[in-house]
Amino acid sequence: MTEVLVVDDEPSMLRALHLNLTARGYQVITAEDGTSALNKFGLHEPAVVVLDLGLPDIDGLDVIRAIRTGSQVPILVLSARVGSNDKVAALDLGADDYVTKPFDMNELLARLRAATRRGSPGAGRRKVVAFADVTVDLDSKQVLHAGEPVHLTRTEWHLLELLLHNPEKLITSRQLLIALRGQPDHTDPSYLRIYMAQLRKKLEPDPARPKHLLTEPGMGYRFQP
Amino acid sequence: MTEVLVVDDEPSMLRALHLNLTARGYQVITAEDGTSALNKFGLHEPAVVVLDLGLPDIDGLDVIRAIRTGSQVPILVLSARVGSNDKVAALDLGADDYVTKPFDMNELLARLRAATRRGSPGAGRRKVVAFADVTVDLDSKQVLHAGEPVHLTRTEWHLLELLLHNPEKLITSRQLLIALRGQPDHTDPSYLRIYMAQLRKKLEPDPARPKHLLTEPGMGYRFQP
DNA sequence: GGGTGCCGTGAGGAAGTCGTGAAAAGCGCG
DNA sequence: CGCGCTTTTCACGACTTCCTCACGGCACCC
Repeated sequence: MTEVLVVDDEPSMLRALHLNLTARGYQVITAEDGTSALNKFGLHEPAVVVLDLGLPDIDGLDVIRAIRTGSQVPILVLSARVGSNDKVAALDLGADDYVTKPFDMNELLARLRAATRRGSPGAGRRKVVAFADVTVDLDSKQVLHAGEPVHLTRTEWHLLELLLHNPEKLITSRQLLIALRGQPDHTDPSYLRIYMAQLRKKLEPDPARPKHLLTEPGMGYRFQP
Repeated sequence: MTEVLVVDDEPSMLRALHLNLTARGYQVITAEDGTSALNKFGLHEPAVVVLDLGLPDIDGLDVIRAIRTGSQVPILVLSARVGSNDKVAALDLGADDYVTKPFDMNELLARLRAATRRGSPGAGRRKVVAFADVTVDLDSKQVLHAGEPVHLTRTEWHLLELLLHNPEKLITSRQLLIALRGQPDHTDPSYLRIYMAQLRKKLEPDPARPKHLLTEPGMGYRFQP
């Protein structure tokens, strides 16, 4: 759980950021002026700071200076000032990034990820899906069944990946065929069944009665975690 | 003296950046396409990369991927694309910053300083990887096998480095080829196999039955410590 | 009950991939 | 210019994977 300190004097902006950040799993601490920002920074030691420059009490640049005297925490500056002088000043004082308002929320979140990623290099992203006694590491492409590594062929992996990326969603045979072979039509309808059987044989405890790699008759397939 | 690799296909932009960067005391290496960019990156190991996304040969995002599989060097992306999708993609692939053209040169320089500032503190640590009776010093580029120093050619070393930087992770042949040669060259699929064979011959106790430099048929290769 | 789809499974040949030896093409250097 | 080292290409068995076909089972409908 990553703690992020958000400093902005506009309540609406604060709310919007709070909403989006908590939705992404961040733990959000808010402050509306420089004084409380520095206080809360000292108390919580957040992993990253999002800082608006236009604060009522202290100049935002001074806030950066104050934080940087005692910490290397990533600072992402948010500002309505578009002039390059402000940007240069903020960045040279130790800010890690500078985003001008109005901004795209997705971009801000991406920049936030980039900033935090640098702070904790060991905690790289790792997408792991687990169900029953199977563990699938989508990043390193490794599959463990009952603790033993399982070898999947390219097509088997491709198919499993598609299913795992859309848990509980039904994927039509047509979609799967397009993804696997690029040909939507005129293919042997048993093609998919062979690979589903392979996957079930390798991953399901009882391949005859699958509980996670499900068939939707007449429609397609579905992965149930 | 900080080395910076500047990649852009427009000669005028390249000139402008070269001028401003050398004036600030940087040592500038330039490249006009993805292939030579990756080549020069491997040769010079710059302290920071300025990368335009719109390259003639390879997609800029693939260049980021290739660099990131083997290095944590700061990457500052330069692009004419203003959509947030491109920004998010580039940043999540490992880029450190994203600047849209046209840009203010002073701001770019400030962002460059911010990016290099972060990169420097971690540069001192010594990374050594050991497995079986092999010891690899990633800093001094020395390899010891059963206590005896082993000589690796540039390509062999590059390949080993890529694998060792991503332990247990599967790296696709495509990724490796882009990193080694700059192109996902499909003309000669045996290229990689020769170098894997060389590495195994030099490092594996039993080259015929590799236990650390593993092949994932149809997918790529994996380093198992 | 028989017909009709659709699904699961086994088998086997075609096609592709891997590892290896060997040889041509570059490349740096004296 | 020749020499050694490296990179790159080619060729060939051994092996794996892909894909098609054929057959049996189950559910549903007429």
